[in-house]
Amino acid sequence: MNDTPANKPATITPAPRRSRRKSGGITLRDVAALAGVAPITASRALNTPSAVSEHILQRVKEAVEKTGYVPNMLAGGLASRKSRLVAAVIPTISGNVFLEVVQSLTATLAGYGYQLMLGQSGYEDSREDELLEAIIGRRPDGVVLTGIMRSAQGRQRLLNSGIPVVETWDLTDNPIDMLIGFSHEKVGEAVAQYLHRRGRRRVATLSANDQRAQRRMKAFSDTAVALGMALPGEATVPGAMVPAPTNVGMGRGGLRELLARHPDIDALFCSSDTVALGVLTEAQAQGIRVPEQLAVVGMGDLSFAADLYPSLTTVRIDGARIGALAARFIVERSQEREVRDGIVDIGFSIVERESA
Amino acid sequence: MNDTPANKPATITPAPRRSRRKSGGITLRDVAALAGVAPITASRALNTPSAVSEHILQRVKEAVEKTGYVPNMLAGGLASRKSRLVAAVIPTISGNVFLEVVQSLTATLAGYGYQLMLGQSGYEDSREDELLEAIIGRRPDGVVLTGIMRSAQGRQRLLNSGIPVVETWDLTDNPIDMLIGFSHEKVGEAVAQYLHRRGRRRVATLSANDQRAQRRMKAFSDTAVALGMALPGEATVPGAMVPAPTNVGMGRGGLRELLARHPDIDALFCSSDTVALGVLTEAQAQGIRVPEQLAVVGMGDLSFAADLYPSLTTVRIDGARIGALAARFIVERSQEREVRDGIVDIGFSIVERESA
DNA sequence: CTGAAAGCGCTAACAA
DNA sequence: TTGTTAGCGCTTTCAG
Repeated sequence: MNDTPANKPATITPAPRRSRRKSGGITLRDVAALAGVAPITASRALNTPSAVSEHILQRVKEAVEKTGYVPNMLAGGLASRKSRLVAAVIPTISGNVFLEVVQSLTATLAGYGYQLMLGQSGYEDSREDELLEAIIGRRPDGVVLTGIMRSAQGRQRLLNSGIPVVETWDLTDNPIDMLIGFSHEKVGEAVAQYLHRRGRRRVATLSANDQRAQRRMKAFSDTAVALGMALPGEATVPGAMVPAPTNVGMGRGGLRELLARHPDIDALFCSSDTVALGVLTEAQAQGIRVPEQLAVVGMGDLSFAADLYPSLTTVRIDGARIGALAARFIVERSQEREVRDGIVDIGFSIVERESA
Repeated sequence: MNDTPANKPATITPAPRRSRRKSGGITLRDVAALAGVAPITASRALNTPSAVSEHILQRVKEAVEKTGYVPNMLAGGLASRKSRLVAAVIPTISGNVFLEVVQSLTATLAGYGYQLMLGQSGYEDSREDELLEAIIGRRPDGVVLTGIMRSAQGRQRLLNSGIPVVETWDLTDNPIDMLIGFSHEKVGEAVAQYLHRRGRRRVATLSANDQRAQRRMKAFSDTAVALGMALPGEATVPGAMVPAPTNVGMGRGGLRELLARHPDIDALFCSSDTVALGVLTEAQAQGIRVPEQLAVVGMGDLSFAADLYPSLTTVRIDGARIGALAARFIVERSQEREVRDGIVDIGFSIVERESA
């Protein structure tokens, strides 16, 4: 047995193993080195140029140009707790109803240097929880809930997350946080009154089966009954229902169904312009004159509404304003300390055109 | 002078200052502590459950439940270089043309645990570079370019970034990476041939001024001329042009303009279903019978096309398939090492309905 | 199967 | 104005 320890190193100090996770990408470090400054200085040059001398600013900019550096927002967001990401949740993009909101949200946010992450919840609550987890996991600087019905559990999770939330497309009594919407009940009332003023006395509804649409229809029906636009003694007005999201075919089928049951209706309030387009189409196919025999009112003032024949009387919601306001709320909230609550009723207007 | 050093601490060791960036949030560390394991073990329990004993898996799950822990994907993405984010760039969401793609992209990605970030480039190239920077900065696992015309500079930046790119809605000769599209030229040809078979001999076009639409129209026109559907000696077919994105009003105005110049046309190829709807509407308003006097062909097979009166003959593109394929490409690419290129011609079909 | 150590790329806090 | 230091919360690498 030989006990010479010759084979054993005298000290245990291992050779410092080299970094095993080289990225290959250009980092702020590289830019800083090239500019001959500390990384934090380069960071300042990019994020708060005013806090850096003109001379250094120039050198950093050159270095960025030369290297093609693009800041890693994951790293930046992790360190600063500002992701500059905003999540939007909509039932579905294919309904067209929320397009204007999403469009203006994206555009306005981009102007502030924020990006939009899109989540579709569907009209059922089932996938919502999964979606919420994915959203919260990204630590967005804000969440915009667009026309969505949240579970109590979902509300709670959002609250717990501490992320600013803007609820839109509705007015509720106890918003999570900020709120930009309008009263669906008032819409229903206003349309009923409008049709009453126009002399209609046998009104009906054609509605999607989503919550908000039904609230509009309920208010419409109640007001119509009160105004004497229903059959004597009836507590509601004739109506047909179709699944959300709606399409043109549902409008056509809905009108057929309604006419089969109530051939004598003289006005129809549709829960969306898409459905209304279907109604106009079916009326044309059947030779029913609009508005002489049947007045039609839509909802949403989608881009085609003004150009139909006859042009469509409808309820206009300023989706672009909703989007822009929501974006501003979130950006301001994430930049200021102030916890100013925002609750905005953006209202609606009845756009009077030929169909009613 | 008293030089007793009593007021001075004997050693310079400062009290270890407490962390000045407490988050307040629950982290993996908290979960691990509660479960009595190391953070990395908790991480494994969540990401690769099969690499962890049943016993520990259970405890970690309980801890997650108890704490309401939601993983921070910014941190995870930074460490693992996998953001599980995919960026989509579309000209505008309000055109309706790309809705189906975005819809299926979002849904398919969600199924894999990925989210979609939406960027609108507009139809001009100006804002594109800004947008690219924002996108690359998020280090997405993939970028889907939908119907967009990229600048050479943009192409280069994307290439340099090393991010997988799927170009869609077109077939080009030298794709950046993956490609899912169809031939706009073949669409134009096919529609011309279709109208020729149907006996039309005085065709015209009504097109948006975007690149792809114009390529369809060019091929349509060339084929029509070759088939003898133009005035003798003319190298093109009558046409009107409107700005993208199109709307129904443009279809109405376009038809008026065309008829003023060429009252005798008997068929019209529109660059979008939206325009075609405007054409049908204007025809109805003017008492022009479709298809007897004027055949109308749209493009896109939007959801309303089948339900118009007359129903709209159009060119169908399977947008849902484009979205699903793009999502799969990116997810596979980001999970496997394989650099299998994907180029798919998804083709198109002419949906024969009443309007032509 | 489990853990310790070492970052990912950036910025907040403090110090000069 | 500039720099030093110490993380943000997670996962990779390497070692049991």
